[in-house]
Amino acid sequence: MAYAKADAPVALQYPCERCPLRDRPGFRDFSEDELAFMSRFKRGELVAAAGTLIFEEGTEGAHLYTILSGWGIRHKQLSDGRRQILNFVLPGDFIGLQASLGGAMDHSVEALTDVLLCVFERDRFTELFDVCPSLAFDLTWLSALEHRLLDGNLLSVGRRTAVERVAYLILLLYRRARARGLAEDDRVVFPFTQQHMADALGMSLVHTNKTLARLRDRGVVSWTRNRFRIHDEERLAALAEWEPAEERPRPFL
Amino acid sequence: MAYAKADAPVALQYPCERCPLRDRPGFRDFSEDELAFMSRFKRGELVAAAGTLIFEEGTEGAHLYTILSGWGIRHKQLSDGRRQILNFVLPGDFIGLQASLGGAMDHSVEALTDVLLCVFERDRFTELFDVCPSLAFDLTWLSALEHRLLDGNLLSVGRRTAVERVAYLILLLYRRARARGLAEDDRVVFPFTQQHMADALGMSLVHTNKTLARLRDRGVVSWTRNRFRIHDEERLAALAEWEPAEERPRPFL
DNA sequence: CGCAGGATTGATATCAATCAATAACGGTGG
DNA sequence: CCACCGTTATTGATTGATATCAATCCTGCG
Repeated sequence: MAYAKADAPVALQYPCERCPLRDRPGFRDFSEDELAFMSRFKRGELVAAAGTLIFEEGTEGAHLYTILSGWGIRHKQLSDGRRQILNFVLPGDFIGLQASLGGAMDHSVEALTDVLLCVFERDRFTELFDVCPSLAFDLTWLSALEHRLLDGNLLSVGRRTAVERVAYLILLLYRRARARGLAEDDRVVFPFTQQHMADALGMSLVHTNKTLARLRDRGVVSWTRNRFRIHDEERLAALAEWEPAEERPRPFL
Repeated sequence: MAYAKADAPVALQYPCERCPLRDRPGFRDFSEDELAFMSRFKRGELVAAAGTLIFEEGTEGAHLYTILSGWGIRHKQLSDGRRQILNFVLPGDFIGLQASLGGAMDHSVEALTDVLLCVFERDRFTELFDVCPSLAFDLTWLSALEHRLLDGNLLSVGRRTAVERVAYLILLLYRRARARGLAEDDRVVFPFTQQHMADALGMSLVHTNKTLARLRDRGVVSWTRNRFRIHDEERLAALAEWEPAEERPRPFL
C-alpha cells in the first residue's frame, strides 16, 4: 500500500477565506475571529492519491486534516486480512482527532478518490482550545456527529438483516453526499466497489451483491458501475428504519 | 420501562474535592482552577435505580452526567425490539454529550446496577469551553476514547468470529473494570445477563451461551452467576487479537 | 417448597459464507 | 477500430455458522 506524502504539504492554494467548503451547501460560516485563527492554524494543503493511506493504523500521525474534496474510508484490520470499514469520509469531515491526543492511530484512513486535504499541525492542537473556544466547541460537535454515525453503523451490523443493512448504507451515503452537493437529484457516484460495501456492512462480497440485486429487482435502486440511482427513497428509509434527524448547518474546521 | 427521576437531583453528597472517583486508580487530578470550575458546574447528584433509563432514545436530555459508581449500557433499538448494545458505561464515563449539542438523543442509556450520577446543567455546557479550556480538552479526550471503543466493537461485530467476539468483550470489560478498581485479581463481577452480552455482540442468546461454554471448556474463563474469573488473560488477548494501547491517567469531568 | 428469571442443552431451520464459474466493463496497445 | 487483459460484477451450487425452537435445569428468593 502506497503512503500519502504527508510530510510535504504543498503551498496554500486556498486561503481560508476562499475555502472550497464554503461553496458547498450545509456548512456554517466563520466569524472574523475564527477565520483569523484558522488561517494561522492551517499549514497547507495535501493531495492524497486514490488508494493511498492518509493515516495508518499503529503509527502516529503528525498532522490533522479536514477533507476539502474526495472520498475516503476509515477502517481497521485483523491480522489475517479481515477488514471492517468503520465509516466513509466525505468533504468537511475532520480526521485525525485521535492522533491529536497522542499515541498511535487505532485505525487507518484510505483515500478512495484523490483527496484534497487541509493540513493542520498536531502540536498546535491545544491552542485551539485556549484561543478559540467556539471552534473547540465545533470540533466536539463534529466528533459527536461522527459518534452518531458509528452508533448507527453498529446497530446495522449487529442487528439489521442483510437487506436492511444495505438499504441503510445506501441511504446514508446518498444523503450524506447530497448534503454536501455531491448528488444530482436521485443520482450519486459512489467511488468504491461492492467489496468496500461488504467490508462496511460486515458481509461477504457475494452476499452483498445478491442483496443489492434484490433491491434492484424491487425497483428501489439501480446502478451501472459506480453510478447509483435512488428510485424510491421512501422505501429505502422504511427498510432501513431511518430515524429522521433535523439538519442543521454543519460546522467545520 | 421506569424512568430515572432526572428532574430532582438530590443535594450534594460529594463536593468535588471529595469526588469518589478520586479514590479510584487511573484518574488524573484537577488543578485548583479546574476544581473551582467543576464545583460551580456541578449541580448535584442523582441515583438511577437498576433497570431505569438515564437517557431515552428520541427524547431530549436536560442534563449531562458523569458516572460516579455503577454500571450501565448505551443501546439503540429497532421497532420490532431488536436491540444493539453500543457500549458499556462505567465509573468515570461522561454521558450525554450528544444531548449537550441539542436535538434528541439517538440512543438510550440504562442503569444495570444502581448508578450514582454527577449531574451537570446542559445549558451551561458552552461555558466549559469559554472558561476552562483544559477541561474542554479533557472532554474531547474522553470522547475520543469512547470513539475508539466503538471502533473496536464495530470491528468485533462486523468481522470477528463468535469465539473471538466473546473473548474480546470479556477481556475489554475485565480490563476496563480493573482499571477502575472494580476487579480483584482475576475476578470481576459483571452485573448483567448473557442476554446483555448477546445484544452487545450482535449474536443470539443461545449462541452466546454456547460460545461462552467453549471458552469455559478450554479453561480460559469460568463463572458462576455474575462472577467471572479470568484464568488465561493471554489466551483471551490472543483470541481477541487485542491491540495493546498504553495506559495513561484518564481525565474525567 | 414453589416460583421466576436466567442458564444450559439438543434438534432443526435459515441465513450468509464459501466455492466456482462466467460475464461485463474499462483501459491498453496494436 | 479491435483484440486482449485485469478488475469488478453476477450467478448458481454447496457448505457452514448462527438463529430459532423447545425443553430442562439451576439458583436465589419469597
